Amino acid sequence: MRRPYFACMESPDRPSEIATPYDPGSVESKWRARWAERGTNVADIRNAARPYYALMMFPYPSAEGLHVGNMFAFTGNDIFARYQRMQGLDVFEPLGYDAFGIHSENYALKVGVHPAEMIPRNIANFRRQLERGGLMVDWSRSLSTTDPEYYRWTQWVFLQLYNKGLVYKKAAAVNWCPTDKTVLANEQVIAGACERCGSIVEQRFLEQWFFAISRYADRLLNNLDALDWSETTKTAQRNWIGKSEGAEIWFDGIKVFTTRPDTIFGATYVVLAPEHPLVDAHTTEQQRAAVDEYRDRASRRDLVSRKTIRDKTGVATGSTVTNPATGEQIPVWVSDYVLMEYGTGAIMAVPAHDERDLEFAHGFELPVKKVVHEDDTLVESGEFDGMTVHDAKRAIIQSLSAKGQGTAVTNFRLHDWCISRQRYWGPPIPIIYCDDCGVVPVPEKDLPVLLPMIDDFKPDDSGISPLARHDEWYRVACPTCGKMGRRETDVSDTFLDSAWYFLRYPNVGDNSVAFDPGVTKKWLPVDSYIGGNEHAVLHLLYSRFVTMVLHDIGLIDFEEPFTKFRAHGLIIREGAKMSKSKGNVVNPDEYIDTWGSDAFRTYLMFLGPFEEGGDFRDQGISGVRRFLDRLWACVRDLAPDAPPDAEVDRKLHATIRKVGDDIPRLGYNTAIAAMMEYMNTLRKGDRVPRRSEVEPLVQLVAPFAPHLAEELWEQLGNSGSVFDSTWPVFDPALLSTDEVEIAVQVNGKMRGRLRMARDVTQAVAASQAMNDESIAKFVTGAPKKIIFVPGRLLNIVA
RNA sequence: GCUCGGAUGGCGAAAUGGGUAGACGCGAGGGACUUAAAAUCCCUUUCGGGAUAACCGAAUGCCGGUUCGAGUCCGGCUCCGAGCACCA
Repeated sequence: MRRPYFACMESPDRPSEIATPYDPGSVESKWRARWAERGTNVADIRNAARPYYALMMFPYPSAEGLHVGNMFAFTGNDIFARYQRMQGLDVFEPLGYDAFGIHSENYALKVGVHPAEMIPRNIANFRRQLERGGLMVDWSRSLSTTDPEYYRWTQWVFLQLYNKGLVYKKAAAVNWCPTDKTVLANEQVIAGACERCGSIVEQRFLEQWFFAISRYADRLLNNLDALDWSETTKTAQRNWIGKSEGAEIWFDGIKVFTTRPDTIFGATYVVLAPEHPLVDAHTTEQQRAAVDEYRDRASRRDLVSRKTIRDKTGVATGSTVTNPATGEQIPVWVSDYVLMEYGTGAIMAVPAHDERDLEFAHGFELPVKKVVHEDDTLVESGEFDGMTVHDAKRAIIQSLSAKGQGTAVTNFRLHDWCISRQRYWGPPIPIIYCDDCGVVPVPEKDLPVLLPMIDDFKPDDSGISPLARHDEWYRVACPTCGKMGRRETDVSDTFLDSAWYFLRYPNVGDNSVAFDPGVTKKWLPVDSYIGGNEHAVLHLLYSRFVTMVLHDIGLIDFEEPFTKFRAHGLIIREGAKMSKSKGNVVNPDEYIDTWGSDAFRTYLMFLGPFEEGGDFRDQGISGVRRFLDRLWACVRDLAPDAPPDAEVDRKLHATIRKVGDDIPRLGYNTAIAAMMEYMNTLRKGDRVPRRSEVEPLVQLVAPFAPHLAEELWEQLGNSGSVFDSTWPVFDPALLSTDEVEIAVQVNGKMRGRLRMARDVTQAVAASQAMNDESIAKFVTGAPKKIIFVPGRLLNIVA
């Protein structure tokens, strides 16, 4: 890496003095201290006149420290927030920590430090790094999800949903590692094996708590249309919710779901999922052994390999059912290519018109019957022959439902949200089991249910959550009858922590409520939310769901939490993805030490479009630093003020417009380019800029390089913070010139450029072009047609 | 396999209600300053032909189309990235 230079040239105006070079280290620590001391970044939650909530997704405080990707995202949000402040808004920019979860727990187990000890240390390091980043964060309202004063309200949110009847318990399949004796998340299963010990993962059924998010599927889908969100994010949510319209049809006692009722005449067999409750009833004695063996094998397969290894296996039950359309008897099979968790866990197989069914039919020599023509009309379908697929769907459903054999049904891919974790490092689920009263929610006055400080938080052979091993915590009096009961020993998913945190930020410090109605009305919904597209689905969907429920309960008056959401891109380095194993991770501390926080921030934003990300190339940062050096030198070496230079003034106003257009649409890279261009104009040749030319530039730069801007703003003789100054305004009158350059084409090819009056007519422009030999020589005959775009272009078609 | 992005100089990238392709920055080359070097400042820099000039030609992943005019719109491909994965 190159070292920064330290310019020690003499000022042309003051040859006897040694000019002061820009030293980011001292400027930045000075202003960070000032901001802290003056409370510059603290929002007036109660009295703000024009509240603006600029939120960014909070980080997981890892032991490795802040990732440059975090810095990139936070800086992008910070620039937008600072810009809004300079528009006169009262901006609230909070930041906290998402510190519960399996990540911390596994890491703590690995290094042998208790998470309760490790997390505060990581947070302190994060805070130090974040502060160096010069973010306009209101640190007086930070939070950590691990703080009892926070998770007390996470538990409270659980209870609100519980009371609303949206929480239920059921047995669900989970990945089970027989060696570690623990449940694994899907992402912890790699090619069917446990990522830590390598043993083959199995499937187990365990009692789990669920949130009934699928009841909100339609609303979650429909509301998307009205949201000002990145289109890619909305699409991801739509796909995830996965609405599909079809029918449920009875094949004797078996109910199947299909989106293609029109193909029912081609249904040559029925398939049940191995877990389907009717498998036993439909299995003949001859087939029982084979079916049991198959089901047993399927149950031992882990969820991931079952979903990735796609060889079609299966076994016949030996029985048949009636196809309600044809009246024929068709065989019933069992196969794990049918999933119990989608639809009814049973399908009618139409091998002629479904690839998966076809593959299975080929493997087991089952009949294939074609019922739809290439032109999308039905054949071999009795009275429905000749109908289009579209019409037949409705007609067949109607006919079946008249006979009580089917009904139109809408299915969603979205499944209910499993929030149970058989782990230690999370908020305990506030439920008590009593032999007499059954399941009893912990009364709100008894919250929080504190996570006890225990040393043996490692899962053991029992397969039960570690908390169950601690009798003094586990045994508790029933809140209803007072008899000794037992606590729920599962903790909740971290996605619950983050599904409501935006409601808490403005209320941090108020321990009497989760969120105060007045404060919430003033600040929410969030005006602008910025985060990664990796959370496009789960986090954003869960947050929307929780918000909708709280709205339905009457606790808040809006049902969508984020008015505007923009997904930022990803940073790569020298064309490659950054990873610890490749050793190419950018450490923000290192770059800030060498180049300064302002240069680092500005460079991150200069890499490429914020919403697309960029390629971090070590050499590139010098260009941005040079720009800041020049800005410093401009203020230091100001020429005596004089009337504005017309050319420079015009450029200044064009720059104010460009930067003001670009920042709100997150076009930071082009905003920086425009300021650099202006700088080149300012210093063209040996030009020494004047105060009136430089001062507005200091304001434009402020969101990007806040410390430097504050320092220069002060050096220019201003008292308050540059962020309390008013964003410069451009004069549109200055932006249009009397003369413009008009592109001249012959037959669509560029042949020259002519300077002409802005309002020149087509006739004048054409004759002037024809008088120019270098253009006229390409015009071979009499012009057939002339295209004229006033003020821009002339095209002579010969 | 499906969904969503993307492909422009040596490199990161600009420019999309169709209208001067390559702004800005990096790198490279040259010059000024200096005893010298570094730093700084200035100039050049898409490619090819041509004498380093004038000038001419080509060019936004590939093939075709619409248009006076296409990086931008339409159709068909190729490649790269991300996410989801038997969703009936």
